[in-house]
Amino acid sequence: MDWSIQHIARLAGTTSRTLRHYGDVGLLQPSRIGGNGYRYYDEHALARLQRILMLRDLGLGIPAIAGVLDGQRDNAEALLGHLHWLREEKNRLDRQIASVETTILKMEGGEQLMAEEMLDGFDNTQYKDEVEERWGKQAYADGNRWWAAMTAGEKDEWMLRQKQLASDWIAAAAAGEDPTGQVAQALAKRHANWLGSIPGTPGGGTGTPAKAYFVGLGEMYVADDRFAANYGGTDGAAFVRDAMKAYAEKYL
Amino acid sequence: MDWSIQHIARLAGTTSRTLRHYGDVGLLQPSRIGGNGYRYYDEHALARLQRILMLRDLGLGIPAIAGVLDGQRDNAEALLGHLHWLREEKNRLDRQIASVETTILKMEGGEQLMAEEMLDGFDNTQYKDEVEERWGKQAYADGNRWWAAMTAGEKDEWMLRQKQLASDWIAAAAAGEDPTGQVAQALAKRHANWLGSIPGTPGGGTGTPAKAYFVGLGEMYVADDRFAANYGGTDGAAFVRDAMKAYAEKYL
DNA sequence: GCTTGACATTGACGCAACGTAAACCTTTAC
DNA sequence: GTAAAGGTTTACGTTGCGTCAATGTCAAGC
Repeated sequence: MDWSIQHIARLAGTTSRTLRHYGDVGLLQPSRIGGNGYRYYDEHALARLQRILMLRDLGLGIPAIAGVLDGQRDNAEALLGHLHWLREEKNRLDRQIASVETTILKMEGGEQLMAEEMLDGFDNTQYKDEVEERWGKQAYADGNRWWAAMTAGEKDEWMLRQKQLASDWIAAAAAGEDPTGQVAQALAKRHANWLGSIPGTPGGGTGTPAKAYFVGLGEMYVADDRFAANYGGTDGAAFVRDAMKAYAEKYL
Repeated sequence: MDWSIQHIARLAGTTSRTLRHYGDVGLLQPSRIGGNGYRYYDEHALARLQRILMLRDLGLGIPAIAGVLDGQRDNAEALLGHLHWLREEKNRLDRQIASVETTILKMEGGEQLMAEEMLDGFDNTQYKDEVEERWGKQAYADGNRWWAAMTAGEKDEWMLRQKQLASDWIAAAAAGEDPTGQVAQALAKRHANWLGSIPGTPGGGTGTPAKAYFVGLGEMYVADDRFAANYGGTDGAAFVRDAMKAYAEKYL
């Protein structure tokens, strides 16, 4: 009573290629080989295969699986050893995750990389046409001028502040706030105050930004993926835009 | 101003083979190649190399590193994507770890292997002298007698129950509980009730274990590494011992 | 000028566990 | 009879280098 390679593979949820591989490395031999070279597996082979796949799912390598199945090694010991290295791997990943997270934070915080990107969005003529089309020539010129006038340090600072505000915006959006509600309007006010305090920007230095500039900026947050990402994606950015627009209509 | 491949490798903390590999795959080209074919790297190449190694330490693959360094991809986006898969990998490991742990528990609970280990501790004369020296002749005799009287199935059950209780003990210890506090004392009570319910043990069958046996068992959890491991190491076992001792003093 | 030792070069194999053709034969179904 | 489905073996691709192997080059000492 035996079955073809394809049949056994489907039964066990694997592929015929894998079975042939296991045969090649001596992990699981067919119970019978036909005169035509076809491999056939019986129920014992199937049982062994199922144990193999179970151990494989636990993350054991082929030599380890062979060791366990052939009883050369103490089963519990092998698994405990494996568990040990699984834990080490996990620790390694934890450290890497922490490193990547802090790296991203540093970048966001202003250490050149992100600033370079921002520069792409403002300074580089690469997007000039696109920006002009979206927000008009004057807006582009204004946006570009004040950004270009800033020193690298100021740009970093600008990005940092942008990030700080962004986290509050994201929190408000996530909390299901109304863009025209108190919380969102308070944030819009802070945002406006900040922009208004930046010399060189339209309205900058007077304490309140130019209305068109403020509204246009909100639109840009949504339209430009690189900005939208800062505000938790398109939805978050749309929330910010709506709040900014409402604020501008009332107070600017 | 440039340096040999070996020199740069040492400066950056890698190997010349790696540098040649990076050259082959187009990740880092030497700044100059001598008439003899020797590779030379200048300060710019070194800077790039250092960024490469940093990204490598974050776990990025060569194509991803190239993408980031050549600015083809958004830096933050690339890192966020990488972060995503790091987290997935970690989740996968977590699941595997859990699977391996329960597999080991099952084996311990019913499939003889761990029982054999336990048997080492109790049944085998290998540790007889040591045990006698630690807990006295009578204690060893008692411990050995009831253990030896159990059937294999009972032994397995005992180990499983032991494991079940252990996880609660570990959790309590990890939570910073007081050994004499409510939580720990409740656990000690469960532990005592369980031991007291096992016929053949000192006090077993009466519902409450013998005081000396109970206290001695707690000591053993600490003294014997094989038991201590079950309770999260020496510290965890000491927590259990203290709780058991306090409970015995009050109620046994 | 020669030897020696350290350092360079370019291949090319090895690893883990199969996926994925390529080229070709068998069995099954219509 | 022929085509579809399934089988075979052979062998390359994957990831990031480690590790020979065979050989050329350079600075230093005799």
